[in-house]
Amino acid sequence: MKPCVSKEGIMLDLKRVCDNIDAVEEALSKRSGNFPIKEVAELARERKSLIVEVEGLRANRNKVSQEIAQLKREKKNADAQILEMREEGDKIKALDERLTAVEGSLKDLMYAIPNIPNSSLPVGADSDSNREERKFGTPTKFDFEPKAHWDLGTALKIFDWEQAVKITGARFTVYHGLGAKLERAIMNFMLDTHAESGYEEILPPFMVNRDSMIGTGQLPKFEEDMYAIKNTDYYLVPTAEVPVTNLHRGDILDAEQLPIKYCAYTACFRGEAGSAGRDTRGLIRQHQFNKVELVKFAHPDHSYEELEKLTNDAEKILQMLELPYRVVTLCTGDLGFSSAKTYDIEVWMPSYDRYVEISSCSNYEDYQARRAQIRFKENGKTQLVHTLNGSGLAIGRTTAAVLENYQNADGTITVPKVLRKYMGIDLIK
RNA sequence: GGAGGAUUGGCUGAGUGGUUUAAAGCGGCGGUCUUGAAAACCGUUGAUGUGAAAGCAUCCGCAGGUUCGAAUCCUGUGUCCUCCGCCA
Repeated sequence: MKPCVSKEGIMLDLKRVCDNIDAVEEALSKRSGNFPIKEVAELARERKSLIVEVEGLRANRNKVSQEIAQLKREKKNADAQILEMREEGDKIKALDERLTAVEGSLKDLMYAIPNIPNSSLPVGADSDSNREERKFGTPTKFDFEPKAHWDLGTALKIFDWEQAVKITGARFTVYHGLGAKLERAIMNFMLDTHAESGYEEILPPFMVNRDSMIGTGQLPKFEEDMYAIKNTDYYLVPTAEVPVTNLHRGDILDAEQLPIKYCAYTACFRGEAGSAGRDTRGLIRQHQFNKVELVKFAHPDHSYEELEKLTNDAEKILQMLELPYRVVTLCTGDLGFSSAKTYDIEVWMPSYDRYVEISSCSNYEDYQARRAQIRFKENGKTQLVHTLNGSGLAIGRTTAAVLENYQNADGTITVPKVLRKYMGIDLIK
């Protein structure tokens, strides 16, 4: 039996879009790009009328089928009814096909519409309009000419990019010795710290199926940035957000369980399409990098408090590492596709002579939850959860920041206090 | 990778074409009784779409197909179990 109504989530709430076309258009106009709101409303109308028509026919068919069954039991002739239903069946089939087509188009359009930005965001076209919220520490001062982490790392023989090119290609890194150990130390430090803050540690698969990628919004829109595994339905994860958020895809949770807090390490794989020529040196922009991610499932009434807490939990890592950073609120034009509000945490990077993004903490509100059908039940009522996530933090960039901010005049690196128990030494030389 | 078996509601589990509009039990929720609780008894018990509502429609792993009518028949596919092979 063909399902008459698509069960898969769409991005925005269809009713909300149709009932408030102007308001939704107005809110989305602050993002860059144009979105087919009016077309969506038009298709939604057609969908409804088709549903009403086909369901009426179905109800009649069910009724007549019962009559046929009754006649058959009484050994009476039902040829007239069967003939009538044969025609009605063809009608239903034709309407079903149209409905499937309309819902397919509708879904395609909805997948192309991003989340509505929270009204508290600064309005602007690009990162110049982002709003600085707070700063920690001050840019590191040196009484010598500081080196970039790629030069420090090469001299210390802890990174080897030539080997990486040989065995794989550009934008990969081979870590050696204390470099590998430093990366691992930072990872463990982050996971241990988040576990103490109440996040359950998850170690998920690094490959996920297509449904998961659609659930969190990577597909179908950003296919070219993702690595697909040949001859399978699997993709390399671009972030732990994908497997961890999808842990609860299709679930109906209890309100008492919320908020659910997870932290997870994964390697992250990104095509970085369109980034040719940018950040080509060092650890900043790689096709594979390590990251610890924080993920929350929250009650809609509390998701913005949870966003503040999640951001603070990510900041805590930089505070403990004593690395200077600042927090900015992304403006409407710089906001990610699925997000309603995002704080970027930017660490001071001497080689760039500016702050560089090291974490992105977002509240998706019910946008991912609708696509992935993640709900909770409260007082007998079922509603969508809010999903949040943030890097806590990008490990490679943290390694780079530690090297650059903790470098000494002789090219050695002082190990940050909190990492010494993980490294077993206090100086990398 | 090969062979065989399984897949039904929160759980167990009946159901092989038409009062199954999914039996029964367990669990959950509400009530009776009780000083309170337990037991017993009675009632209730999911999701999605559509509609002002009543209601109607859809959902028996998923996707197609056959039929007037499909949990039930056919095809493909996912997952689990058993055995064989391979493997860290």
